[in-house]
Amino acid sequence: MSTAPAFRRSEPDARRLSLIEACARVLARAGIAGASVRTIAVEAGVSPGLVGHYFPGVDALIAATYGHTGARVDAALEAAVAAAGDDPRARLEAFVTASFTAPIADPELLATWIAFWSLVRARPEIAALHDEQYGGFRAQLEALLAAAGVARPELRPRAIELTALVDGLWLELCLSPQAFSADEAAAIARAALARIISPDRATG
Amino acid sequence: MSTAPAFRRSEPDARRLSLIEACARVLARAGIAGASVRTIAVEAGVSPGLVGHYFPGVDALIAATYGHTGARVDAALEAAVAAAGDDPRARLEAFVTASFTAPIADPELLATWIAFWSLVRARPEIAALHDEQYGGFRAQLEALLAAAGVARPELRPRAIELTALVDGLWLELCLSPQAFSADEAAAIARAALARIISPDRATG
DNA sequence: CCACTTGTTGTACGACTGTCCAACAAGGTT
DNA sequence: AACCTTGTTGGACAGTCGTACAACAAGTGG
Repeated sequence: MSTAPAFRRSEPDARRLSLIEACARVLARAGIAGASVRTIAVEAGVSPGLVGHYFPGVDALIAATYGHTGARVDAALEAAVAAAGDDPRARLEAFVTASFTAPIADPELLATWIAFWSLVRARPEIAALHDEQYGGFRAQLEALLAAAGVARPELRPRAIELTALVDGLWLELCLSPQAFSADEAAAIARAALARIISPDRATG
Repeated sequence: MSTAPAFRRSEPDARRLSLIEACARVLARAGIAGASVRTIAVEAGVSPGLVGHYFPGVDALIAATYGHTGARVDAALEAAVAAAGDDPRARLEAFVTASFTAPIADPELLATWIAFWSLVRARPEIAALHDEQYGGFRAQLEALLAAAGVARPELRPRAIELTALVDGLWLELCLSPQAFSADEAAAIARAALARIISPDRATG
């Protein structure tokens, strides 16, 4: 009678990814306060010591989780834009309203995101990740706005505006779901976009 | 030779306030992770045990700090509006741009605010405080928009929009100061406001 | 079947956490 | 001057934190 293996070995990359995903789940559930090495290890079904084997410290794991989560959000936005077809206006609306449907409109994702925000000031590497993430948002928005015929000097301020508006709506939608609905948030974003794209034919 | 007193007694309200202000400073400096009973006590120049004497637990102290900080922000906004005079448009602009000047445009205040956000999901009392705070923002904005002649059915969505826009701009301005300037943020908020108030005379 | 690499475990360590409470003393009253 | 209320201290307590590391074992090449 041979005993079952006490553990399975994994490909380093696969184990790394499973630790990152476990970290994301813990951040979503309990925020930064609950993201301890032991909690994350239990979530990943792994011994606490293994975290130190793949990451220099818990901060590095959290930074890696930011990168991974940011990439997932980027992918969701890109998919929404791609599904909208070729019309520049439709693509813009898709980008600007995607944050109010799954998988982005999720209080747990916001909890993860807030944890990252809370680290921006203290950890330079997280700050760099943040700058890159939001710079990417604005750059993508500038490209979509340009395709929709927005004048060159307007590109930058309008991209900043829409990024901030969507971020603010997403934040409040997830924090106070009863204050307004996801549909309301999407309608507000669309209305703001309409006012930006066609200033002389503004509509509610 | 008489020794100096080892400590001074304070009025309960004064000591309570000094603990709240120390808590706010710690949250600003180190975020929620650094807000321990001992750290706050040292910041207030007081023994650790005293915190438990004034608050049932550290959570209650943080909640009280949210209330106090929120009231300070409200006061700053109110002062900005009052200083703008009687013109409805000027009052709206003052409200909408006040977040990009001192004392609101402050990375340390944002750090405190992020700490509160991180507690909204877990602590119902913090969630209630948050709903009240942001409900107040929107109600004040609705009143200012109504005074500026915005149509009744537009009041709610435009108040939600402007609150979200200002919040998003403030967030990003404090997290990535090099991405855009406070003046730029104010100009963006003013332009959005202009598009809302006079949809047919939109300006950059 | 043995040897070797290395992913994995479990624990020990010092520092920190929140809560609690007996003892102390400051400041006012009698 | 003796007394009393109560703000305040400082440490005990059990628990958790991040890190480090020796020992173990899974899987592979021989």
